[in-house]
Amino acid sequence: MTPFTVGTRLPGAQGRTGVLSTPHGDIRTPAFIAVGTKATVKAVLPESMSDLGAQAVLANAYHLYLQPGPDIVENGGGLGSFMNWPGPTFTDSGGFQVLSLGAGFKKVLAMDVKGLQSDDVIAAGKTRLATVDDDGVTFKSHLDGSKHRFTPEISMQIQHQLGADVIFAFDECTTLMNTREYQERSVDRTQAWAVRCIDEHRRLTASRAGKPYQALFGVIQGAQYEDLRRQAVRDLLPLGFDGFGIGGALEKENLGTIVRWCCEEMPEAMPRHLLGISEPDDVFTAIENGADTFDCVSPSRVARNGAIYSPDGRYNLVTARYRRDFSPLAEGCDCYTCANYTRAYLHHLFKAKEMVSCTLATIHNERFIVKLVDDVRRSIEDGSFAEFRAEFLSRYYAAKRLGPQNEGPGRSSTNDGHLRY
RNA sequence: GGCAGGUUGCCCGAGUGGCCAAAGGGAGCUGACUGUAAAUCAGCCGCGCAAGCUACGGGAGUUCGAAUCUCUCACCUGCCA
Repeated sequence: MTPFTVGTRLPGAQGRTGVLSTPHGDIRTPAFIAVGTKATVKAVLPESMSDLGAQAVLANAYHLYLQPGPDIVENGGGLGSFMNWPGPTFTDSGGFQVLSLGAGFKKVLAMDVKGLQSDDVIAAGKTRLATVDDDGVTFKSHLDGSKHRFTPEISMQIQHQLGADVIFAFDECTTLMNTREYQERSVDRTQAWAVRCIDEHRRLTASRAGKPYQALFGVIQGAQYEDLRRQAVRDLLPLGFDGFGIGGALEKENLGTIVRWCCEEMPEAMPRHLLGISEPDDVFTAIENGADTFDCVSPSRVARNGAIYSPDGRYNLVTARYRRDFSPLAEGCDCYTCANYTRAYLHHLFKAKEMVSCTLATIHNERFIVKLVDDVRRSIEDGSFAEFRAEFLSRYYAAKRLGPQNEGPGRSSTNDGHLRY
């Protein structure tokens, strides 16, 4: 039972439009799924998320398990009802937290240890809070240090209590620095866990008859290795997942290739979710190569730190040059913030550490990415995908190409080329 | 009037002979952020490209060497009359 319908195909590529149906409504794909880790998109009301066109929200099983606890969310009517979000919801399994609390893989470290192969990597200044074994993960709560354990079964139980429309299998997310040998073992482990997730999911689904159907997506790992990625899909396919999540360690330059490998191995009718991606260039790449949905913290996190998306690149609004800039955040933007406020005002709010600065900036950034993906979808439908991408990206990166002395918002540097989930 | 204490870089504030262009905050400036341990984190922050210069209330001293010791002037704060 795969409630996914393919619409327009992108010629010569894996990309397509479609509709993903859930008990709480349809998602027109490709779609950006806003992240609301702790059952809230930080700083923004659900009504605002609806107004800006967000189609679905993704929360996190690990965080909601620790606080407030899945039983409370369940008693609150399930994730959507609890947080007053009427539309479709997703939950991530907590698999990513095994990485972020375990290895604490961060950019600083990635640069310091580049080329180094290590299976026991911890970011500077971080304490390892999680350890993995074949049966599951033991971790300490980042909130109070208490000890907990997740297994595939427990993650399924939690996600069933949370009640999201789309849930993910419990997986192990590795880093680019793990050895090939470790990546192999890890993919095997994720596969074994997938089997257990499916079993538990079916058991729970049967025992909870009458509840809205929850779709379970398997998660594909395998880092940068083509054979591991393709094999991971082939191994997961017969298990009967409703869709797939593509996760794991990869370099930005390999994003499209990796998504393509995975999607080429899947039946066309399978919905594909790319975990943790939303930079504009990555959005085009991911969609072209077959991703239907993707979620990312970036628009909201970056907004809270004063970075603003615009057609001319991402820029830092807190910079002094915007103190007296009375134009909207982005030219031509139709969001609530741009309709009513100026850069100078938001700059002031950020400097004064006023809370609405986060709200207004997040509304803008979320709208920017949602609209970008909507526009991409339309461009696939009317056959102008390639032109739209060329046009958008050439403008988006124009400021950067002209160099730092160039006026107008733009990025002055790129990241280290590593993506972390 | 007497006694005691104080005056440090944009602000607060440590430092009581050399390791002090001076701790630590804040402010300011810049950068980063991709399944959220993030309203976070990192770097810079007297002038100068540099040799070096100017700096710890003002001035004068002691000393090889002073933000640190002495004298003096100015202002501030307590307590006693």
